[in-house]
Amino acid sequence: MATDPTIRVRPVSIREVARESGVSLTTVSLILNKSDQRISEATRRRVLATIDRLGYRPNRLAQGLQNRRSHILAILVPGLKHAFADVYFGELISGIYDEASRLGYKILLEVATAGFVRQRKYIELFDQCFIDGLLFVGAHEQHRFLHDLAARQYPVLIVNNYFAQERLDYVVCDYAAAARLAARHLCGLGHRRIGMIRGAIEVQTAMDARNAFVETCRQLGTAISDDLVADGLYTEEGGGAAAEELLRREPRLTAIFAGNDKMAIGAIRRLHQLGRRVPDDVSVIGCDDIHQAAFVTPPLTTVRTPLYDLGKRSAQCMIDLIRRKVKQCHEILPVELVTRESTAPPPPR
Amino acid sequence: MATDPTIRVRPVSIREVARESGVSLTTVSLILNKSDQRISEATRRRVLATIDRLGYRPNRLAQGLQNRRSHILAILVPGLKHAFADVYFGELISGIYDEASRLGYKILLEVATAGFVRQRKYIELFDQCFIDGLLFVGAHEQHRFLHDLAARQYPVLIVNNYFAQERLDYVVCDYAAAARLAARHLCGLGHRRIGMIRGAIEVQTAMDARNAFVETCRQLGTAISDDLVADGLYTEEGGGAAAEELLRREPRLTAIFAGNDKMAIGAIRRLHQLGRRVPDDVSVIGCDDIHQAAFVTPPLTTVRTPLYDLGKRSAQCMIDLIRRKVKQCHEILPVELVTRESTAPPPPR
DNA sequence: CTGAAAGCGCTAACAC
DNA sequence: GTGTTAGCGCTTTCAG
Repeated sequence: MATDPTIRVRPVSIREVARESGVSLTTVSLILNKSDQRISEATRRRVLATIDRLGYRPNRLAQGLQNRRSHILAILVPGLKHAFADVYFGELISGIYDEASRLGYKILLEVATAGFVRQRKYIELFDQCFIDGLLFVGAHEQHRFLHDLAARQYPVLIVNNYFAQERLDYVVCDYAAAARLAARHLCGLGHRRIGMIRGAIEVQTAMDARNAFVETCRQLGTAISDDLVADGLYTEEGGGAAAEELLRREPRLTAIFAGNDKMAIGAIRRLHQLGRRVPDDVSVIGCDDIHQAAFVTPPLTTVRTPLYDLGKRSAQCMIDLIRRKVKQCHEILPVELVTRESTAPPPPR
Repeated sequence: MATDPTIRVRPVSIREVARESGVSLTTVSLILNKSDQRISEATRRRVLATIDRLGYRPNRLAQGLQNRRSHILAILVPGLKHAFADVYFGELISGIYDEASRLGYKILLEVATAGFVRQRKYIELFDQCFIDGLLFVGAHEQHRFLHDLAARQYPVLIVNNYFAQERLDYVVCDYAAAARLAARHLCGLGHRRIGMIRGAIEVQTAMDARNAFVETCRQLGTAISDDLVADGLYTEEGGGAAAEELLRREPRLTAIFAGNDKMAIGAIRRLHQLGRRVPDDVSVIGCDDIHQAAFVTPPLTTVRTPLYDLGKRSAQCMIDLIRRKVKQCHEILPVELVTRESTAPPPPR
């Protein structure tokens, strides 16, 4: 008969398993861990049965205290408002979670607020809380504390960005290729007056995309001046403001490439408010292919970055790093064009 | 001089602090915890200084092992694909994170997959991993394992839903009020042929909203048959399909209330594809006021549910529950109408 | 093949 | 006021 479930009972410990199966506590531990040390099949079976019957689960805290490993990974996001409500971060987090979970790791959430950095909480996480690794989603060059961590040899991975100067580990999408796809798509449609809304200047991939976009357009015969590149802050609001600004600088603009879908969606909204039809007057192409991209009006043409898979891959790499199966990790994932209805040939003039 | 930071060094323990400041380990512990036991001001200052100098941080694993408290809360989400990429969950998670963090708790992520339930991982979390509480975001009546947990007196909180039958703790938005606001808004504009896209039938709040909507419309002179209520599965795709179905059943429909903004956005997209203009031909009102709602075309009229604040409140309640400051928690948060451009009077017939 | 014992870092009776 | 000591639950050498 089961114990009364309404009474909060202390979980069964390895000691009880040992007592119940008439062996020492060492034997139980041995069976659970190093099975190389030969335990007689009979004992093993008996102990395993007891474990099953008692519903024993090793206490991770005690294990961690001993092993100095917690099997917990932290996902760090930048100190933005409501960061977890961002689908971009969310896709990455889902990928990381699913893969980490599959490999036996748990996920702890952290936000890189000012206090987090100032009080060196990132060290604390490793030292006192025993996270085994840190995955930084949304990191950029201003996050200098990462060097602190890397210098201490703690496993840290930059998810979907990288630092030009240093050799911190990363997994990233090929944003230069994304920009080239976008440039070829727009130029191929016949656009000659093109603007770009880029992400923040401190994000390396945003700079890569900008450079590749400008360069590819130039090769295809369309010069893009610095005037026609604006910062959209990765947000809908920023994308809208940037679109308006670009149009002010060049009223004859017929196409815009935005560094992510949120900015593209913000741009479309603002263009609509300004009386420009998309794509009839102005084409807009985004980047990422977030789920919503297919449901705005008009549905967004974009470059698909495999965020979920990138998250999974990041988790794999992190765990390989922890287990020292690899010494470093610098990986670049391919992207692809997704054509929908927000791009079209420029209007006849 | 600092130690070479490139060498991964064992974090400083309480023992070293004690040795360095020439006191026993107990004294240090006492200073850090029960300061009631009077330690001379001199010793205290000396020890605190050492702690500061050495950069000592208590090891949470060791503390937890002793106290049987981890200061970690788990957020559980349903086993949907890419659950963390959902802004609805994301807003709640942001709120929970921010408040939990402020109160000294860390956040662990968990997904209620089939395996999670079958293998009773939820028990394991409490037993072996020492989470102090579980916040379930996206729970519904089919999640019967919650009773298991509650029966064991483990702190569990349902975030933004509740179970009609049982008295599990919860914090929830007033979805009945939301539906009444939507009904009054649409009826007030003059609509008489109204459809509803509701969330899943196993979600209590979805049923509350449906009942309140139908009832309020009836009171205002507009009968809504069961025919004009469709399940939109809480997704854009589902919302689109439901909108099409409603229109098939009642081609003269002039307004739709969707149980969340994603379904509303999906409905708008499909209406557009079907050649119905929003709001000229059909008005659409959503629920939640997610950030994107303001950036779709047309901007979405909706009922704002304070998801972020609800997350914060949930974290507070959970922690009060853990600390036994409260015995139970049944809280309902108010909502408000946000009028944008997706609703208008019905077309003249 | 199995067990005794030390110890991971910390807390809290209980002594002095 | 401060220190001694016994665990928390587990892993792992080292004996037998």
